[in-house]
Amino acid sequence: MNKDKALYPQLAAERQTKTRHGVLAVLRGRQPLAAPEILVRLKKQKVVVNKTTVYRELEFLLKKKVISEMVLQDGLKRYELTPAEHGHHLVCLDCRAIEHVVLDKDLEEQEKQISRSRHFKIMSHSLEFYGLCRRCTKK
Amino acid sequence: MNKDKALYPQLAAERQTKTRHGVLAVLRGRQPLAAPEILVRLKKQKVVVNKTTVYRELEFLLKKKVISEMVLQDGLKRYELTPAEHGHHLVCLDCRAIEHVVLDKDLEEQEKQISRSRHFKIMSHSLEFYGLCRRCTKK
DNA sequence: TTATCTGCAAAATATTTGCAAAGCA
DNA sequence: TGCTTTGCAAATATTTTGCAGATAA
Repeated sequence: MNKDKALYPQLAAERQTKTRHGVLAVLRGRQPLAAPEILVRLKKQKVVVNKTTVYRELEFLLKKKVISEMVLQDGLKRYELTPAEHGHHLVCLDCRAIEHVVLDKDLEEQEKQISRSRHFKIMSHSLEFYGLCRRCTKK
Repeated sequence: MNKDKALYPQLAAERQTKTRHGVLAVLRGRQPLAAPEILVRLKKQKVVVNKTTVYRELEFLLKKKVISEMVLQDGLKRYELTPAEHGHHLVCLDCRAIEHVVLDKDLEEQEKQISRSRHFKIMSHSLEFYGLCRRCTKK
Protein backbone atom coordinates (compact mmCIF):
# COMPACT_ATOMS: atom_id res chain seq x y z
CA MET A 1 0.00 0.00 0.00
CA ASN A 2 2.80 2.42 0.80
CA LYS A 3 4.33 1.70 -2.60
CA ASP A 4 1.47 3.23 -4.54
CA LYS A 5 3.00 6.69 -4.51
CA ALA A 6 6.18 5.32 -6.03
CA LEU A 7 4.25 3.41 -8.67
CA TYR A 8 2.02 6.30 -9.64
CA PRO A 9 3.87 9.63 -9.59
CA GLN A 10 0.63 11.47 -10.28
CA LEU A 11 -0.49 10.39 -6.81
CA ALA A 12 2.62 11.59 -4.99
CA ALA A 13 0.85 14.50 -3.36
CA GLU A 14 -2.39 12.62 -2.76
CA ARG A 15 -3.73 10.73 0.18
CA GLN A 16 -3.39 7.02 0.51
CA THR A 17 -6.66 5.37 1.35
CA LYS A 18 -7.82 1.80 1.37
CA THR A 19 -10.21 2.51 -1.50
CA ARG A 20 -7.50 4.07 -3.63
CA HIS A 21 -5.11 1.24 -2.93
CA GLY A 22 -7.77 -1.39 -3.47
CA VAL A 23 -8.98 -0.02 -6.80
CA LEU A 24 -5.43 0.28 -8.12
CA ALA A 25 -4.60 -3.23 -6.97
CA VAL A 26 -7.66 -4.62 -8.71
CA LEU A 27 -6.88 -2.84 -11.96
CA ARG A 28 -3.21 -3.74 -11.93
CA GLY A 29 -2.23 -6.34 -14.47
CA ARG A 30 -5.77 -7.22 -15.47
CA GLN A 31 -8.47 -6.68 -18.02
CA PRO A 32 -10.24 -3.35 -18.14
CA LEU A 33 -13.05 -3.59 -15.63
CA ALA A 34 -16.40 -1.88 -15.20
CA ALA A 35 -17.39 -0.37 -11.88
CA PRO A 36 -19.71 -3.21 -10.83
CA GLU A 37 -16.95 -5.73 -11.56
CA ILE A 38 -14.49 -3.72 -9.51
CA LEU A 39 -16.96 -3.74 -6.63
CA VAL A 40 -17.16 -7.52 -6.75
CA ARG A 41 -13.41 -7.97 -6.81
CA LEU A 42 -12.91 -5.63 -3.92
CA LYS A 43 -15.46 -7.54 -1.91
CA LYS A 44 -13.66 -10.81 -2.69
CA GLN A 45 -10.47 -9.30 -1.37
CA LYS A 46 -12.22 -8.20 1.79
CA VAL A 47 -11.88 -4.55 0.96
CA VAL A 48 -15.06 -3.09 2.42
CA VAL A 49 -16.21 -0.08 0.40
CA ASN A 50 -19.46 1.44 -0.68
CA LYS A 51 -20.20 1.60 -4.40
CA THR A 52 -20.51 5.37 -4.25
CA THR A 53 -16.97 5.56 -2.99
CA VAL A 54 -15.72 3.39 -5.80
CA TYR A 55 -17.42 5.54 -8.43
CA ARG A 56 -15.89 8.60 -6.85
CA GLU A 57 -12.47 7.02 -6.69
CA LEU A 58 -12.64 6.11 -10.36
CA GLU A 59 -13.55 9.68 -11.16
CA PHE A 60 -10.59 10.86 -9.11
CA LEU A 61 -8.07 8.48 -10.69
CA LEU A 62 -9.40 9.38 -14.11
CA LYS A 63 -8.85 13.06 -13.43
CA LYS A 64 -5.30 12.28 -12.33
CA LYS A 65 -4.91 10.23 -15.51
CA VAL A 66 -3.72 7.24 -13.55
CA ILE A 67 -6.49 5.24 -15.18
CA SER A 68 -8.25 5.48 -18.53
CA GLU A 69 -11.85 4.94 -19.47
CA MET A 70 -13.16 3.01 -22.43
CA VAL A 71 -16.65 2.24 -23.66
CA LEU A 72 -17.37 -0.88 -25.66
CA GLN A 73 -20.51 -1.76 -27.59
CA ASP A 74 -22.32 -2.85 -24.46
CA GLY A 75 -22.22 0.73 -23.25
CA LEU A 76 -20.44 -0.05 -19.98
CA LYS A 77 -17.59 2.16 -18.89
CA ARG A 78 -14.45 0.15 -18.26
CA TYR A 79 -11.24 1.25 -16.60
CA GLU A 80 -7.62 0.25 -16.94
CA LEU A 81 -4.32 1.61 -15.70
CA THR A 82 -3.29 4.17 -18.30
CA PRO A 83 -1.05 2.30 -20.73
CA ALA A 84 2.39 3.69 -21.55
CA GLU A 85 1.66 3.66 -25.25
CA HIS A 86 -1.59 4.92 -26.68
CA GLY A 87 -3.23 1.79 -27.97
CA HIS A 88 -6.52 0.28 -28.91
CA HIS A 89 -8.29 -2.94 -28.16
CA LEU A 90 -9.06 -6.40 -29.44
CA VAL A 91 -12.25 -7.61 -27.84
CA CYS A 92 -13.10 -11.29 -27.97
CA LEU A 93 -16.78 -11.87 -28.68
CA ASP A 94 -16.59 -15.25 -27.02
CA CYS A 95 -14.57 -15.07 -23.79
CA ARG A 96 -14.77 -11.26 -23.57
CA ALA A 97 -11.01 -10.95 -23.08
CA ILE A 98 -9.63 -7.58 -24.02
CA GLU A 99 -6.15 -7.32 -25.54
CA HIS A 100 -4.09 -4.29 -26.41
CA VAL A 101 -2.91 -3.30 -29.88
CA VAL A 102 -0.75 -0.40 -30.85
CA LEU A 103 -1.45 0.74 -34.38
CA ASP A 104 1.28 2.10 -36.56
CA LYS A 105 1.34 5.42 -38.35
CA ASP A 106 -1.34 4.59 -40.91
CA LEU A 107 -4.17 5.62 -38.66
CA GLU A 108 -2.43 8.87 -37.82
CA GLU A 109 -2.08 9.56 -41.51
CA GLN A 110 -5.77 8.93 -42.05
CA GLU A 111 -6.64 11.27 -39.23
CA LYS A 112 -4.67 14.04 -40.86
CA GLN A 113 -6.36 13.43 -44.17
CA ILE A 114 -9.79 13.54 -42.61
CA SER A 115 -8.90 16.69 -40.70
CA ARG A 116 -7.95 18.39 -43.92
CA SER A 117 -10.70 17.17 -46.20
CA ARG A 118 -13.56 17.47 -43.75
CA HIS A 119 -12.36 20.46 -41.78
CA PHE A 120 -12.87 18.50 -38.62
CA LYS A 121 -10.29 19.07 -35.89
CA ILE A 122 -9.72 15.59 -34.52
CA MET A 123 -8.69 15.53 -30.88
CA SER A 124 -9.03 11.87 -30.05
CA HIS A 125 -10.45 8.67 -31.35
CA SER A 126 -11.60 5.32 -30.14
CA LEU A 127 -11.11 2.16 -32.11
CA GLU A 128 -12.10 -1.31 -31.06
CA PHE A 129 -11.79 -4.53 -32.98
CA TYR A 130 -14.27 -7.26 -32.19
CA GLY A 131 -13.75 -10.92 -33.00
CA LEU A 132 -12.35 -14.13 -31.62
CA CYS A 133 -9.12 -14.40 -29.70
CA ARG A 134 -6.61 -17.12 -30.42
CA ARG A 135 -7.94 -19.42 -27.74
CA CYS A 136 -11.58 -19.06 -28.76
CA THR A 137 -10.83 -19.60 -32.43
CA LYS A 138 -9.58 -23.06 -31.56
CA LYS A 139 -12.72 -24.13 -29.73
CA MET B 1 -46.66 6.05 -44.17
CA ASN B 2 -47.60 3.72 -46.99
CA LYS B 3 -44.30 4.49 -48.66
CA ASP B 4 -42.23 2.88 -45.95
CA LYS B 5 -42.35 -0.54 -47.56
CA ALA B 6 -40.98 0.90 -50.77
CA LEU B 7 -38.24 2.77 -48.95
CA TYR B 8 -37.17 -0.18 -46.83
CA PRO B 9 -37.32 -3.45 -48.77
CA GLN B 10 -36.47 -5.39 -45.63
CA LEU B 11 -39.86 -4.35 -44.29
CA ALA B 12 -41.85 -5.44 -47.34
CA ALA B 13 -43.41 -8.39 -45.56
CA GLU B 14 -43.83 -6.61 -42.25
CA ARG B 15 -46.72 -4.76 -40.70
CA GLN B 16 -47.05 -1.03 -40.90
CA THR B 17 -47.68 0.53 -37.54
CA LYS B 18 -47.61 4.07 -36.31
CA THR B 19 -44.63 3.29 -34.10
CA ARG B 20 -42.65 1.80 -36.96
CA HIS B 21 -43.46 4.69 -39.23
CA GLY B 22 -42.77 7.25 -36.54
CA VAL B 23 -39.38 5.85 -35.55
CA LEU B 24 -38.27 5.64 -39.16
CA ALA B 25 -39.44 9.16 -39.85
CA VAL B 26 -37.53 10.48 -36.86
CA LEU B 27 -34.34 8.69 -37.86
CA ARG B 28 -34.56 9.69 -41.49
CA GLY B 29 -32.07 12.30 -42.55
CA ARG B 30 -30.90 13.06 -39.04
CA GLN B 31 -28.21 12.48 -36.52
CA PRO B 32 -27.99 9.12 -34.82
CA LEU B 33 -30.34 9.28 -31.87
CA ALA B 34 -30.59 7.47 -28.55
CA ALA B 35 -33.88 5.93 -27.44
CA PRO B 36 -34.78 8.72 -24.97
CA GLU B 37 -34.18 11.31 -27.70
CA ILE B 38 -36.37 9.38 -30.09
CA LEU B 39 -39.14 9.34 -27.49
CA VAL B 40 -38.96 13.11 -27.17
CA ARG B 41 -39.11 13.68 -30.91
CA LEU B 42 -42.05 11.35 -31.32
CA LYS B 43 -43.90 13.20 -28.61
CA LYS B 44 -43.20 16.50 -30.35
CA GLN B 45 -44.74 15.10 -33.49
CA LYS B 46 -47.78 13.94 -31.59
CA VAL B 47 -46.98 10.29 -32.10
CA VAL B 48 -48.26 8.74 -28.89
CA VAL B 49 -46.19 5.72 -27.94
CA ASN B 50 -44.94 4.11 -24.80
CA LYS B 51 -41.20 3.91 -24.25
CA THR B 52 -41.34 0.13 -24.05
CA THR B 53 -42.79 0.06 -27.53
CA VAL B 54 -40.02 2.24 -28.86
CA TYR B 55 -37.32 0.04 -27.36
CA ARG B 56 -39.00 -2.97 -28.89
CA GLU B 57 -39.34 -1.28 -32.25
CA LEU B 58 -35.65 -0.39 -32.25
CA GLU B 59 -34.83 -4.00 -31.48
CA PHE B 60 -37.03 -5.06 -34.36
CA LEU B 61 -35.58 -2.63 -36.89
CA LEU B 62 -32.10 -3.58 -35.75
CA LYS B 63 -32.82 -7.25 -36.35
CA LYS B 64 -34.10 -6.37 -39.84
CA LYS B 65 -30.92 -4.32 -40.33
CA VAL B 66 -32.95 -1.30 -41.33
CA ILE B 67 -31.15 0.61 -38.61
CA SER B 68 -27.71 0.31 -37.02
CA GLU B 69 -26.58 0.77 -33.47
CA MET B 70 -23.54 2.66 -32.26
CA VAL B 71 -22.13 3.38 -28.83
CA LEU B 72 -20.12 6.51 -28.15
CA GLN B 73 -18.02 7.36 -25.12
CA ASP B 74 -21.05 8.38 -23.12
CA GLY B 75 -22.25 4.79 -23.23
CA LEU B 76 -25.61 5.57 -24.80
CA LYS B 77 -26.85 3.41 -27.63
CA ARG B 78 -27.64 5.49 -30.69
CA TYR B 79 -29.47 4.48 -33.82
CA GLU B 80 -29.33 5.58 -37.44
CA LEU B 81 -30.74 4.28 -40.70
CA THR B 82 -28.20 1.75 -41.94
CA PRO B 83 -25.87 3.67 -44.26
CA ALA B 84 -25.24 2.34 -47.75
CA GLU B 85 -21.51 2.33 -47.22
CA HIS B 86 -19.88 0.99 -44.07
CA GLY B 87 -18.53 4.09 -42.45
CA HIS B 88 -17.43 5.55 -39.17
CA HIS B 89 -18.09 8.75 -37.33
CA LEU B 90 -16.79 12.19 -36.58
CA VAL B 91 -18.21 13.35 -33.30
CA CYS B 92 -18.04 17.03 -32.41
CA LEU B 93 -17.14 17.55 -28.76
CA ASP B 94 -18.82 20.94 -28.80
CA CYS B 95 -22.16 20.77 -30.63
CA ARG B 96 -22.33 16.96 -30.49
CA ALA B 97 -23.03 16.69 -34.20
CA ILE B 98 -22.15 13.34 -35.70
CA GLU B 99 -20.83 13.15 -39.26
CA HIS B 100 -20.08 10.15 -41.40
CA VAL B 101 -16.68 9.19 -42.79
CA VAL B 102 -15.81 6.33 -45.03
CA LEU B 103 -12.25 5.17 -44.54
CA ASP B 104 -10.20 3.83 -47.39
CA LYS B 105 -8.41 0.51 -47.59
CA ASP B 106 -5.69 1.34 -45.06
CA LEU B 107 -7.76 0.27 -42.14
CA GLU B 108 -8.70 -2.98 -43.83
CA GLU B 109 -5.01 -3.63 -44.39
CA GLN B 110 -4.28 -2.99 -40.74
CA GLU B 111 -7.02 -5.37 -39.73
CA LYS B 112 -5.48 -8.11 -41.80
CA GLN B 113 -2.08 -7.47 -40.30
CA ILE B 114 -3.43 -7.63 -36.79
CA SER B 115 -5.35 -10.79 -37.59
CA ARG B 116 -2.17 -12.44 -38.74
CA SER B 117 0.26 -11.21 -36.12
CA ARG B 118 -2.03 -11.56 -33.12
CA HIS B 119 -4.03 -14.57 -34.22
CA PHE B 120 -7.18 -12.68 -33.51
CA LYS B 121 -10.06 -13.27 -35.92
CA ILE B 122 -11.49 -9.79 -36.40
CA MET B 123 -15.19 -9.77 -37.22
CA SER B 124 -16.04 -6.12 -36.83
CA HIS B 125 -14.68 -2.90 -35.47
CA SER B 126 -15.85 0.43 -34.22
CA LEU B 127 -13.95 3.62 -34.77
CA GLU B 128 -14.98 7.08 -33.70
CA PHE B 129 -13.10 10.32 -34.08
CA TYR B 130 -13.77 13.02 -31.53
CA GLY B 131 -13.01 16.67 -32.05
CA LEU B 132 -14.46 19.89 -33.33
CA CYS B 133 -16.57 20.19 -36.43
CA ARG B 134 -16.00 22.96 -38.95
CA ARG B 135 -18.62 25.21 -37.42
CA CYS B 136 -17.39 24.80 -33.86
CA THR B 137 -13.76 25.36 -34.80
CA LYS B 138 -14.70 28.84 -35.97
CA LYS B 139 -16.35 29.88 -32.73
C1' DT C 1 -6.80 20.97 12.21
C1' DT C 2 -8.80 20.76 7.80
C1' DA C 3 -9.27 19.39 3.32
C1' DT C 4 -10.34 15.07 1.56
C1' DC C 5 -12.70 10.91 1.74
C1' DT C 6 -16.59 7.89 3.07
C1' DG C 7 -21.21 5.59 3.83
C1' DC C 8 -25.99 5.60 3.43
C1' DA C 9 -30.20 6.49 1.41
C1' DA C 10 -32.43 8.16 -2.31
C1' DA C 11 -32.77 9.84 -6.98
C1' DA C 12 -31.73 9.85 -11.82
C1' DT C 13 -31.22 7.46 -16.15
C1' DA C 14 -31.45 3.81 -19.41
C1' DT C 15 -33.23 -0.45 -20.43
C1' DT C 16 -35.93 -4.91 -19.86
C1' DT C 17 -39.76 -8.06 -18.68
C1' DG C 18 -44.45 -10.14 -17.98
C1' DC C 19 -48.91 -10.12 -19.13
C1' DA C 20 -53.24 -8.99 -20.87
C1' DA C 21 -55.44 -6.23 -24.41
C1' DA C 22 -55.53 -4.21 -28.98
C1' DG C 23 -54.58 -4.02 -33.93
C1' DC C 24 -52.90 -5.21 -38.62
C1' DA C 25 -53.40 -8.17 -42.62
C1' DT D 1 -58.88 -15.19 -37.24
C1' DG D 2 -54.12 -15.36 -35.91
C1' DC D 3 -49.85 -13.49 -35.30
C1' DT D 4 -47.78 -9.13 -34.18
C1' DT D 5 -47.70 -5.12 -31.67
C1' DT D 6 -48.85 -2.34 -27.69
C1' DG D 7 -49.37 -0.23 -22.95
C1' DC D 8 -48.71 -0.39 -18.27
C1' DA D 9 -46.50 -1.33 -14.18
C1' DA D 10 -42.71 -2.99 -12.11
C1' DA D 11 -38.03 -4.70 -12.09
C1' DT D 12 -33.11 -4.26 -13.20
C1' DA D 13 -28.80 -1.99 -13.87
C1' DT D 14 -25.63 1.68 -13.83
C1' DT D 15 -24.44 5.88 -12.15
C1' DT D 16 -25.12 10.29 -9.46
C1' DT D 17 -26.24 13.36 -5.53
C1' DG D 18 -26.78 15.34 -0.80
C1' DC D 19 -25.39 15.33 3.55
C1' DA D 20 -23.41 14.21 7.88
C1' DG D 21 -19.65 11.96 9.91
C1' DA D 22 -14.88 9.88 9.63
C1' DT D 23 -10.00 10.04 8.36
C1' DA D 24 -5.24 10.99 6.44
C1' DA D 25 -1.50 14.05 6.81
